[in-house]
Amino acid sequence: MTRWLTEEQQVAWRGLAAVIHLLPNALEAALRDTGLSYYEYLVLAMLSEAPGRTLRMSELAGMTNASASRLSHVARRLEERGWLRREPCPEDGRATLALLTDAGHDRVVQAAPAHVESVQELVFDALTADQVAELEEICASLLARIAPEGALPQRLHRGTTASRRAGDAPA
Amino acid sequence: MTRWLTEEQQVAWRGLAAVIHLLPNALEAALRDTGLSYYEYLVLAMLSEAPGRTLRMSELAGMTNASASRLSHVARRLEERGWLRREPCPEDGRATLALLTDAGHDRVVQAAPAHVESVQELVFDALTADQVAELEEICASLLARIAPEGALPQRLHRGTTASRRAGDAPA
DNA sequence: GAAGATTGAGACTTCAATCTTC
DNA sequence: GAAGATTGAAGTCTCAATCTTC
Repeated sequence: MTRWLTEEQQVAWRGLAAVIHLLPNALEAALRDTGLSYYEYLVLAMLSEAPGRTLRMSELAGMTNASASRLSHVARRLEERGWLRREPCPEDGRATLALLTDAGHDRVVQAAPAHVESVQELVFDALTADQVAELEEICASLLARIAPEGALPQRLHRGTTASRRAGDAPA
Repeated sequence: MTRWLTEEQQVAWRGLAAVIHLLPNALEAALRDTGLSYYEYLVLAMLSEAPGRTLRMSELAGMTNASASRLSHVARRLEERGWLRREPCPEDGRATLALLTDAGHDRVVQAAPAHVESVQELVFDALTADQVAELEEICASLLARIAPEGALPQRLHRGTTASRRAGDAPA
């Protein structure tokens, strides 16, 4: 009793499938020169926005839609490169705090323009204002089904610490 | 002179970013029980639709938006499991033909319902008919920028060999 | 025992190098 | 030399197991 795709659905699905496959690649490619992967950039960017440039690992994992394991591996690599530090949380001995180092902050600030420009070129330059509004609603509807429960925490690239500093008032 | 994201763009972007990150995971999870990854399923499904259940490796790579290297590795694994065979192309000594075996065909037919149902649940059950139409146009616009050049070959899950057999007239 | 986090093994993808045929 | 394809190495992610603290 499978509900096969209609003609209309089929066209929409193959388009969406191609987008979710190709867009991540294109975003990675745009960050290539900065020496950061998209996920690494995301981690550093979230930290740059956080109060005290610090977040618990579990919070950071939730905000970036990643497993604790994935974040842990990435944090180790970022730590080795000197862009992130980890400390035990004073308030909860089980938790670990991730802190953005100055070098890490410099790195995000440096990488932000290239990333944001790629988002503009790859996504928004291709869409009308109406389409952007539609896309927003569509994504919200989709996420209601697939997001681990209201996990839409990312507030990237407008008014972020990194953005402000890089774009308006370089500290 | 970076074009930072507007408030509206920011909301749309964080939604889209979450979708392109989470949707692939959800699709993989839905296929978990079938013993196929999403990409493996795609490869076998494309072959099941092809005339003679055969395609050149280069064609198959293009249709699945993958590098030659990626496909080659996957083909080796699928071949080891007996679902795919490779033969030299008679017409061009450089090319290799990928053939779907009977066991491979059975596998796609078996996996198709679970996959299609997950697409229905994850995507179309969440959207109105209007939204589906909008999504279709939005994806087409986005792909015009990021697709390697009109690489929209996948015609999946309506009228495919695998689908027909599994849904209507089990062979 | 549950929550927070880390670790190592296994699997997959990318990248560069290589091989053969056109 | 270019096209089609494969290979091995390196990097990353997932999964299961583990450890510590609550």
